[in-house]
Amino acid sequence: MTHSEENYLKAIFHLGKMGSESVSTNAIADEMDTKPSSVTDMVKKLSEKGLLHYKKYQGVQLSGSGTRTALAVIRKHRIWEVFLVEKLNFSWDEVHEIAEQLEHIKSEELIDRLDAHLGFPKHDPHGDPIPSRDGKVKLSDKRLLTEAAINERGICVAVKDSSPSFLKFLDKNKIALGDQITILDKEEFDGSLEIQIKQRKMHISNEIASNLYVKMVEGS
Amino acid sequence: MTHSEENYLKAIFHLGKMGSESVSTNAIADEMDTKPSSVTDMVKKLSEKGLLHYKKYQGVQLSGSGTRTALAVIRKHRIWEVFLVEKLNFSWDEVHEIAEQLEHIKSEELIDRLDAHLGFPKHDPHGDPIPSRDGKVKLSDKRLLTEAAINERGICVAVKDSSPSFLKFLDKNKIALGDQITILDKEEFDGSLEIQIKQRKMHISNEIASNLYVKMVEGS
DNA sequence: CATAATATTTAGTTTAATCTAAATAATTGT
DNA sequence: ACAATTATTTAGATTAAACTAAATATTATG
Repeated sequence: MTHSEENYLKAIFHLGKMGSESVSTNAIADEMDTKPSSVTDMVKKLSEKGLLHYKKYQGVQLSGSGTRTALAVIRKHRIWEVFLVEKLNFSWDEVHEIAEQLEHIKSEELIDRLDAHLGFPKHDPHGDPIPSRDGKVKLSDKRLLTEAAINERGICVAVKDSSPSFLKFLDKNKIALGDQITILDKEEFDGSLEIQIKQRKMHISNEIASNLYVKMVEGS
Repeated sequence: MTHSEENYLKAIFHLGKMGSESVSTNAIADEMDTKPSSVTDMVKKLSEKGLLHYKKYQGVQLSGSGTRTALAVIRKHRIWEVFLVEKLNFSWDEVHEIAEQLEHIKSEELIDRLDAHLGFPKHDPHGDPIPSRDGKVKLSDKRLLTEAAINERGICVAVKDSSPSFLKFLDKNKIALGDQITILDKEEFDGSLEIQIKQRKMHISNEIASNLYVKMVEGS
């Protein structure tokens, strides 16, 4: 399994999770910053290896083994991210790039020991769940902040966009995972929100709210 | 800089250190388990990049920047080995392979933080010195055990051969870095040695002794 | 529903890294 | 010193992963 093949599987997995339909070549090309013709080539190869199902002009779907492989790569990526933040004190906006490289290191033993060393973390620094060794991902009942109603309360548990610019924005505005947020008001016009977060009130745009996941608190 | 290029520089550096003459294409091919013709190709490319000096039929020598690059890779390799042993409890015979992959991860910041996390180790688990960030390697006055005279005492500081089979042999025979060894007798016939190591006496072959580095103790 | 727009594939090229086989240079031994 | 051996390079082929441009299929629109 080459780095490139692993990256394709990962991209297809991510695209596939939202709407379990088949994933188009163009979507993959977009996601991976490559050309559709390159995708066609690779997809044929992965199909021959039994990692995905492909019929001309009809997109692709990961097979069982393709899904397992993708999850194994994602597991490595997220565990390495935890390591970088917890042990080497990187900030959460710096780790993605490095983890993109580390996720391709080939050694089951290594990732298992690293996992143990970190105390078997359940989530990466951006709140994304870490798949188990046998490829299970616990799906949580988190919702986007934009879907919460006025007066509802929730704990911020993950970010949807984990680009450095968004993460730095959150740092600058002292919004972190684990913080409790209450929706005070919603603006019809632009979908922006008035929220209460840890003792202070603030106003956030719809754009921000639509990239923050919260887990609702009972009885709010 | 590709993985392959880095591996070539590393191999050439290692070959060059013993006798600072130019390194032959065949020697590189041997070291890297590849064909001489492949080496010729790569050597031309590295030469065009200014990483080494190459004249047809006359072997190669690393340039300044080639040497710096090789040392940077070796530094990464050795720091990762320390991490694997110290933090993840791998044994010293398991780490080379994994470090061969980790040494190619591109991030100055990563290796500096890892170095700090490990307390700025000076040697890897096999006793090899870790080059400094600016490419300096402290050369020590260690000698092979075969070069020590009867009644001399030394501390075992490094291994020459760090193949798993040799390292496992040492483990099995309870010989570790840091142990004090005294030469009790030398056998003329086969060069084998009678040694005293930490409370016990043992007999070791010339083959073993010629792969163990010791640092002599004053007044022995 | 026919055509325009879009998506996808095919064909042919490129680059990096390797290989084999053949050619050529260097070295060794008598 | 010359022939034989060995080392090295050259030439041409291969594989993986890209790309561009052209061809073809699908989808959307008037």
